[in-house]
Amino acid sequence: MSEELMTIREMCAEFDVTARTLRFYEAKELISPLREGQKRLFTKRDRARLKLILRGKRFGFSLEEIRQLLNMYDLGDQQQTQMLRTYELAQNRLAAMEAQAAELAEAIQELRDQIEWGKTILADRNISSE
Amino acid sequence: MSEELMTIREMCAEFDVTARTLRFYEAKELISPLREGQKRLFTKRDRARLKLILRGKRFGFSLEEIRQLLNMYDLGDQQQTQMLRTYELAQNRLAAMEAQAAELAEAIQELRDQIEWGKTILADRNISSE
DNA sequence: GTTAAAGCTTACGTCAACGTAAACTTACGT
DNA sequence: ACGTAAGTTTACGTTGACGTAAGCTTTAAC
Repeated sequence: MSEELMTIREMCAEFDVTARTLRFYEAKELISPLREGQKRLFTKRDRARLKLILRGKRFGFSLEEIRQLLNMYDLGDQQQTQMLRTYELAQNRLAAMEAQAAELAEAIQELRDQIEWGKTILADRNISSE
Repeated sequence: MSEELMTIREMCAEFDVTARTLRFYEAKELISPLREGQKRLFTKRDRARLKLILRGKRFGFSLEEIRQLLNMYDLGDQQQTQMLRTYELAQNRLAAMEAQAAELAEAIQELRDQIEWGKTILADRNISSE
């Protein structure tokens, strides 16, 4: 592990993904490792992006959606027009995520109630069987 | 709309899904409409379950996962063994959902910061261009 | 010098969750 | 009587996100 650049195997170990997955993400332009001849060398930037990709996936975003989110993280070196567009996109995405979070919270509460109800029934049965 | 039983078209309209989807869910044993000859008639129970199915999908659960969650909602008429198993399943699912909610909250905060940062840059540019 | 490990490309396979088309069968309105 | 609208089954097609296998090169180790 040369601190800065990592081989594909090292990446696989660190992030628990297959080499196929990394090549696939490169083909989809989600990451862009350097080349030493044929071989891929993954930079710090690639690792940061991969982290975000995997998190995005856990949230149920498609790779295409994630690609757009990733662009949003590249704000620094953009033109103003592009920034405004990106900013707008971020707003929408944020609203969607907040909505999802709210709904998720609600469902969690319902599930909690359901479990509590199950508990009650179990308790009743235990009492009545003594 | 006979209040109690609904045709497939009525279901499609009410839940904004296709007939194919409803038949597909029946094949997967997520819903089980009555039959009047060949034709399906959807009950209140089917509608309640479909609601949960669609919500589950929004959370990114697979249909198989949703099927298990649905069984959880059928606690009432189960044996104790089955209930314990189901209860356990509910606990796991709840933990997973809470973890997801936490992670989501974190991501939302990061996104918010990112947007704030973008705003700052925009503001700076506006000032420096005057 | 050659074998093994790690890498590469190309390309077909797979699985979930439906879409879509074909070829019927009632049920209803005129 | 007849079209047409709503329903059905059967079955092949599609998209996203990779898995998997074949065949070739490069580097490290013995």
